Amino acid sequence: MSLSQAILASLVRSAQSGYDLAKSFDGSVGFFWEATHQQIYRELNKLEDKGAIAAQTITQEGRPAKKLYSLTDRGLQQLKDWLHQPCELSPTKEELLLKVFAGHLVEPEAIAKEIKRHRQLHAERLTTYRNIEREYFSDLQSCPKEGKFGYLTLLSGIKFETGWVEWCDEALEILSQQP
Amino acid sequence: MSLSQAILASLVRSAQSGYDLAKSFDGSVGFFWEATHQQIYRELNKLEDKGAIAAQTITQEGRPAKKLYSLTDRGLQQLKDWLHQPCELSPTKEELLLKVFAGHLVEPEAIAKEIKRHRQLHAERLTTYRNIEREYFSDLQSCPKEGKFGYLTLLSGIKFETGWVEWCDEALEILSQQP
DNA sequence: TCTGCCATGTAAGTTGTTACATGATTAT
DNA sequence: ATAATCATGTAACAACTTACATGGCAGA
Repeated sequence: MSLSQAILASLVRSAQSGYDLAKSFDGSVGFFWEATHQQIYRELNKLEDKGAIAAQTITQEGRPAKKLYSLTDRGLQQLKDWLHQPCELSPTKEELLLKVFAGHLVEPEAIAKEIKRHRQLHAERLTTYRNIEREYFSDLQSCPKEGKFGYLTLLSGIKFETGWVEWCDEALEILSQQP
Repeated sequence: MSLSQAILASLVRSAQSGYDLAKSFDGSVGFFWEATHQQIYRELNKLEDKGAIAAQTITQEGRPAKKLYSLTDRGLQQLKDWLHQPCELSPTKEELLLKVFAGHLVEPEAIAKEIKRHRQLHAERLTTYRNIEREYFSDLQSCPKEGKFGYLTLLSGIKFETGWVEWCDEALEILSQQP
């Protein structure tokens, strides 16, 4: 359900093709709402059927034609309505924690190895976020109102990746005590 | 896919019925892998077909009969194999962040209200986790190896709920600056 | 009497995943 | 040559959600 809202929210900023959206779901919106290109194409068709978005076919030289989607008034209204509705806490699904939970069944090194790998991955994401912060939000005051909201989502990303790295270190520390 | 592992991991600790599992997915495992009773019943059937678990029907007085499921050797081996495989970062889906991202489209109060609600919900979870910590993990040294792994998952819960509460406060602070 | 718990499931619909398919361009 | 990128999709399957269905017992 929220995939449609994620797409609408992306299209508010600029008109985009399915391909563009799939790309931008690798950054920005994608940091807190992931989706594959197949999901996006299917959802775009549905949104177009409902009249929330409209397509403009753009023929290009040396490249396949693309459909540039933009928000209709109806789509914008739908997005605003959704913003006024309360939402639940998002369901948690953390495979790593599931492994840790059952970790006593195997040698401690197996779990430690996996935690180290994840520490690395989270540290990389944190670096990505810090770079975005430096590039786009070094001067928060100068940002328009739109920027402030984007910054808040970035802040949460930084907080959670920092938390993950800390947790991995603590977990490795505790696991290393007495074998 | 991991739902099956979550069920197997639960059954390691004790034999349980579908109903029991649905309950225990409200606590412990459920804190990082949520599932409804419908998902669980279906998955139990699949796992039984594959021979990973075995059922024992228990007739009760004044209550419907229940099927007590327990791990087979095969199921235990399957779980151990899975523990040795690396896993990806879990995909993020945070509806609240999606709302914040598009928050510039509506009055700031609408978003602030929702952030406050979520602050409350996260604070409640944090209290739950702290209570579990006090009840079961006040003396970590006395815990068996199994307990240490459970404690690590609890630690992560505490860290992330603390992070959420902090983020909500920061976000509300930033949103309240200059309207 | 009504709510909630115990205990199990079915059915329909929506999402999400994985694999397949096409075809030109650009970089190595 | 080969791989990767641009750009679009279809199809089959797996997972998840929501609603419906049953029926007895315990407590307010």
